[in-house]
Amino acid sequence: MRTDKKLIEAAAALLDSGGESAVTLRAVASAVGVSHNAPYKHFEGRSALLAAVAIADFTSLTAAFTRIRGSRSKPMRKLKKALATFIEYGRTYPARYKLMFSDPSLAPKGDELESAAMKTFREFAAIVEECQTSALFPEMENVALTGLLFASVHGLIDLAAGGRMRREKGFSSVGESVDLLLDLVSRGAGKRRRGLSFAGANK
Amino acid sequence: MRTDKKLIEAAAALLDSGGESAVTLRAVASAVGVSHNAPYKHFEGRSALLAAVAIADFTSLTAAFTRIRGSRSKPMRKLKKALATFIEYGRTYPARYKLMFSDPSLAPKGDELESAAMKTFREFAAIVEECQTSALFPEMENVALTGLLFASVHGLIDLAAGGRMRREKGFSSVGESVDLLLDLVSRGAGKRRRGLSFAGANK
DNA sequence: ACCTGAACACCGTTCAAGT
DNA sequence: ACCTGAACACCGTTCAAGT
Repeated sequence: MRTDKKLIEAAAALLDSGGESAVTLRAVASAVGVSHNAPYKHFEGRSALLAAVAIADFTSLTAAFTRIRGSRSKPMRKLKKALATFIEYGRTYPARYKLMFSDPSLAPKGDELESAAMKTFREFAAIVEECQTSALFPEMENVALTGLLFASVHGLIDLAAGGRMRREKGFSSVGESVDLLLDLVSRGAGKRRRGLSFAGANK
Repeated sequence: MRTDKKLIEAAAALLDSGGESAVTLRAVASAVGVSHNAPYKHFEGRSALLAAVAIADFTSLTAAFTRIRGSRSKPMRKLKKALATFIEYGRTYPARYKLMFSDPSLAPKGDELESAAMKTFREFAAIVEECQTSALFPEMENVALTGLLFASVHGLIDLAAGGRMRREKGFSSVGESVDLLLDLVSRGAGKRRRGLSFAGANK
């Protein structure tokens, strides 16, 4: 396996096991079995390596969304499946999730990261559009509704990842809050549509 | 002025000017004019100092919400004022905002931070409750609706702070997205209520 | 009580040198 | 092309010592 791939995987593993602060170039290099500055031969620096991890994860998230969109399920079920995938990813890999969606130092990292993130967003937008076309969701600019949904779910995942979710704050779980959100959004549509709780979308 | 207060203010200033990574204990100490480890006489360590900054900001945010709630405005106007304050804070002090709501290393920082955050949340919840009582918002568990609103707005602010807001992603601005959200939530209420766009709530 | 200075074990990054 | 080892300028944190 190529060294650069190995570095990316080692960085991802360190993110999962110890959070972002555990990802030192020296630890990554040592995990791969090269000298402490060999990573500089493959990446511009620590931040570029982290960006590469984020790009790889955006790519696989996009693939998951594409698979869901191509399935035979109904639009709302596709959306719930996509959101369940998204939430599960944030819950399982909080450090990588934060890297992708919430790390300010990674934002100005240029074209490749930006375009990988955009592909993920567009795939999600296409699923939302199917819900709108089926009149399950309000008729409004698709990109505005998608952006709001995406940001809301991100907020729920991010607060959960940061340990800000407490029962006293009204979050019994991210999934239930998303259910509530989808219900509220659906009420704005002409045709009402109930059933299929979010909690069951993944079973 | 007491040294501990000075340290907190210096840390906040460094957060504003250079982000979290700029807040080194040595830089903070130097800004205050003490030796590089004098901070340890006032705080357990870097993380405790950052927590103190967050606590101070939660306290002033709570005060702002309390002021708004006590004003003579109508419920929906109060909510929009509170949200405008919240958004403006996130936009002006992104690093401090992220510290409060999105830093995983600060979450397990114990009672004082937690209770300061809870007071802020409860004040916000009380404003949401006024909207529900006035039938502007759906009848449902206040804490669930508040949690969802709070998380959604947080997601919008956080994505904006992280540079993930692009016109192509459907966010023309945080304020407009919040307007859309409030509109969607209001549609779930028995009584419909239009007018008072968010953009104008602050003027 | 509060502070200082030296010291330790880390970092990211650079650079000259090796194969 | 790819890697290594030494070096530099930082960190957070600890500790003994000063007032």
